[in-house]
Amino acid sequence: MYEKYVKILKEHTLKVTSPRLEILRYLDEHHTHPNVEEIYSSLKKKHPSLSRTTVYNSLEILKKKRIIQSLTISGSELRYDIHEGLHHHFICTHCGTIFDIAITCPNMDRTLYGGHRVEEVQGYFKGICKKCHTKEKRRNNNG
Amino acid sequence: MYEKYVKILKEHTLKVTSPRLEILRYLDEHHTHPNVEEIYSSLKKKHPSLSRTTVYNSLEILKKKRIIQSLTISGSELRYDIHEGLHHHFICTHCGTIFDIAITCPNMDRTLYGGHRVEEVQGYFKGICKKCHTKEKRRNNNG
DNA sequence: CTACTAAATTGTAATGATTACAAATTATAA
DNA sequence: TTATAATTTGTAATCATTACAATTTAGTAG
Repeated sequence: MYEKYVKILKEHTLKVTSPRLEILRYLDEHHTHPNVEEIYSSLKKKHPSLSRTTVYNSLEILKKKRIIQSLTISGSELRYDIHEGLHHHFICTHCGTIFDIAITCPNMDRTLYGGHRVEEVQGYFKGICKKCHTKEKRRNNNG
Repeated sequence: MYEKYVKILKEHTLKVTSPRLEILRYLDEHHTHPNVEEIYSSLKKKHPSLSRTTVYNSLEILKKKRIIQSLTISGSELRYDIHEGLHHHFICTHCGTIFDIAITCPNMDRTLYGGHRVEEVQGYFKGICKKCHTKEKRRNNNG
C-alpha cells in the first residue's frame, strides 16, 4: 500500500514516518491542489493524533526535496501539488477551484535567466471558470 | 505634479482622493513591487493621517479597475505593480527582491482557455538571484 | 457658494494562515 | 537494545489581511 511512498522518502534520505506517508498518499490521490487545512482535516479523521504543525513541517520538507511543490496562486494560502511534470495552473477567483493547464510553454524549463538561477517556473491563469461563468449568466437572465 | 494620476482616476470613474493619488504616484515611481507595508510606511511619513486600511482599500479598487496588478509570487504577502504591458517576474527566495522578466511568451495574451475566462496571466520564476548566488559562493570559498 | 449624499477614510478589533518553540516521542544506526 | 538526532505534537505568538462602525470628504445639484 505505502511501499511507493516509502521508496520516495528513502530515495530522498528522509525518515519514513506515518505523517509523511499519509501526506504523500493524500496528494497522490487528490490532484485538487489542496491547502494545508484540507490535508490536515482529512488525515486527522484517521489519525487523530496528527498535529497541524506536523502537516506544515512535512509539506515543507517534501517541498525542499522537490517531491511536491507549493503554489502561491491563491494569494491567501499555499496550495500543494505532487510534482510530476511541469504544467501551468488556472484558478477561478469565484469558486477557488484550481486546475491544471496543459499548454506548452517555451519558458517552462528555464534554469537560468540573466545570470539568476531559476528553481521554479510557475504559470498562473486567473479568472472565472466555465461553471461559475455559466451560473452567473443564468442568474442574470432569470433576475 | 499629480495631473497624470488625476486623469487616470477620472478615466476610471473613481473619486480623486489624496490617498489614491499618493499610492498611484508611489507605484509609478517605485517599480520595486512593494508590499502594503512598504507603501503605507513610506506614505505615512508625509501624510501622518493615512490609515493602513485605506492603503488596502485603495489598492483593492485600483486593482479592480485594472490600473494596477497584485502579484502572489511571494506566497506570504501581495506585491503591487503599476499595470503597464505584460511581463513576467522573478523573485529571489533568498533576498526577496522581485524584478521584471522580459521574455516573450505565447500564452501571455490568452483571454480564454477551454471555456474558462482568463483575466490575468502571471509567469513567476523563483530562485536565487545573481547577487545572492555570488555572495553565497564567496562565503563558501572563504569559510 | 452651500448643502446633501454616497463614497472614502480612519482606527480598532477580529480572522486566518503560518511560524516559533519547548516537551514528548520515535526512526534509524551502532 | 540503546543512544541520539530528528520528528511530532500542542500551544502560543506573529503577520497579513478583513470586518466594521464612526467620521470625513468628493462630487453634484441647487
